[in-house]
Amino acid sequence: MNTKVAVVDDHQLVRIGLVQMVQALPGWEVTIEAANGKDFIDQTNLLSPPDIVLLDIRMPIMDGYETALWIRSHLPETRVLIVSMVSREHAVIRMLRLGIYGFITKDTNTAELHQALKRIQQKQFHVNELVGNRIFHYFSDSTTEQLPDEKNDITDREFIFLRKCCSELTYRQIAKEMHVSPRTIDTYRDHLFEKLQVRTRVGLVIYALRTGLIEVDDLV
Amino acid sequence: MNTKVAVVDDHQLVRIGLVQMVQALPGWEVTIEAANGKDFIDQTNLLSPPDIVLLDIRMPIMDGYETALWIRSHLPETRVLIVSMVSREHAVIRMLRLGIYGFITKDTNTAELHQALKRIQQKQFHVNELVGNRIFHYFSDSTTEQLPDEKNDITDREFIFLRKCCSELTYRQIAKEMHVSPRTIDTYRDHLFEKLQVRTRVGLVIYALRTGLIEVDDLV
DNA sequence: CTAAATATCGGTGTATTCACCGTTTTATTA
DNA sequence: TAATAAAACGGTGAATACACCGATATTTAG
Repeated sequence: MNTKVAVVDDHQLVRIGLVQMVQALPGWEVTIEAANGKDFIDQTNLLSPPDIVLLDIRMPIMDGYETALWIRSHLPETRVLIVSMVSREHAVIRMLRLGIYGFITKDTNTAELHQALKRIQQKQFHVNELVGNRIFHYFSDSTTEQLPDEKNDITDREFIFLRKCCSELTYRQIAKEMHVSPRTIDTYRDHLFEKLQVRTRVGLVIYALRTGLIEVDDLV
Repeated sequence: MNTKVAVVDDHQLVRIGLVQMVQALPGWEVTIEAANGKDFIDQTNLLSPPDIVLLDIRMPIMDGYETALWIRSHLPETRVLIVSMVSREHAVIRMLRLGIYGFITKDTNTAELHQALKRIQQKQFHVNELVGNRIFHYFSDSTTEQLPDEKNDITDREFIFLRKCCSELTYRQIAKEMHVSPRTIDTYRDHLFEKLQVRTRVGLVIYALRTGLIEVDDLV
């Protein structure tokens, strides 16, 4: 019997792509195509639910968060693989807390999708490499149910500094605002470069924006 | 003879979707599938170029802006239809200035894509309704070639440079990518500082993000 | 209590960025 | 055709940013 997959995404373009990719895998079939969570629920037969749901996060009417919650409580055997545009850690972590099995971004390819599907079928987790193993370890390790809160390794002072980096202030001016010596600022910066794996101040800005630590509308 | 279409997008998922949608239209065929601008150029036979190029904006190596410029100068008969995630006005206006024929977002569907393709084939323009007719009027109305907003004095080269600033590339590396001397890059930067009233590279990044010239999800 | 992490500060040197001063060529436009 | 804008390039020097080498005191966690 084929493994049954549901594709839930409001973009027809993405749905078509995902369906094609899944059908290309022998032994797998797409049984449900839905544009949002409500649409998915309406189409789902509780007696023969899909084995795996490919789920978008941002959808109208009923988004990925709600849908994942519904699946967890109504279809305990069904596993969720998030297929999302955003690779922001915040979004990923929130989803992982909802008991989903994997996360891949929409810039995936057939090979990766197949690998993810097979791993999830075997009750293994899968995350896009972009997301990073560091975050995911907190979840695959069943002893720690604690959330990492990805800002954890960023200290309070570093965090304040990081936000101030998203401006036209020079490091010297930031030092003044934070009431420390410019040398201390250098340390903050060096540590953040190391922790966030970036090499320049623009890299810091990009990190802060991508992870949602700062919003575009916050920018001065 | 079939109308030839090229699909240029770094997302395999989207490529598959677009190819399926195009092939579903009788009399149309996809002759080129490319992951970015350079890939597209490599595959393009100048003697029988595609009639229409479905082009993504955000791509690695050679993005949509650069690719559209190249097409305009090398394939005058080829028309470009942007298929993009972003729908912010600035990005659209910028693209329309590059001589592209239409703009649809990735939340399109088969019907709309078909309509857009047919209209462009008849040398009509097409923009996603989300984008709004208001913007587009500036272009379809041949009497007012002027751009409405104050940012229209950013030149094409400066614009490409501005986008590359939103990365960890040094100016020297940007110079290399744009095939100009580092000194030319200095000029781009100095002009943008003056035009956009900023003083640092982070200022450029902030400007680009606030105005929607670049999206957070575009950030590398 | 010991080890690790945090917060603070210093020196030295190089790379990069920024602020001025310019020029020439080409393409477009009035 | 003359004027204008765009695109390319050059030198100099100062300011800033980044990459290494350190240190000490305090707090936190195993």
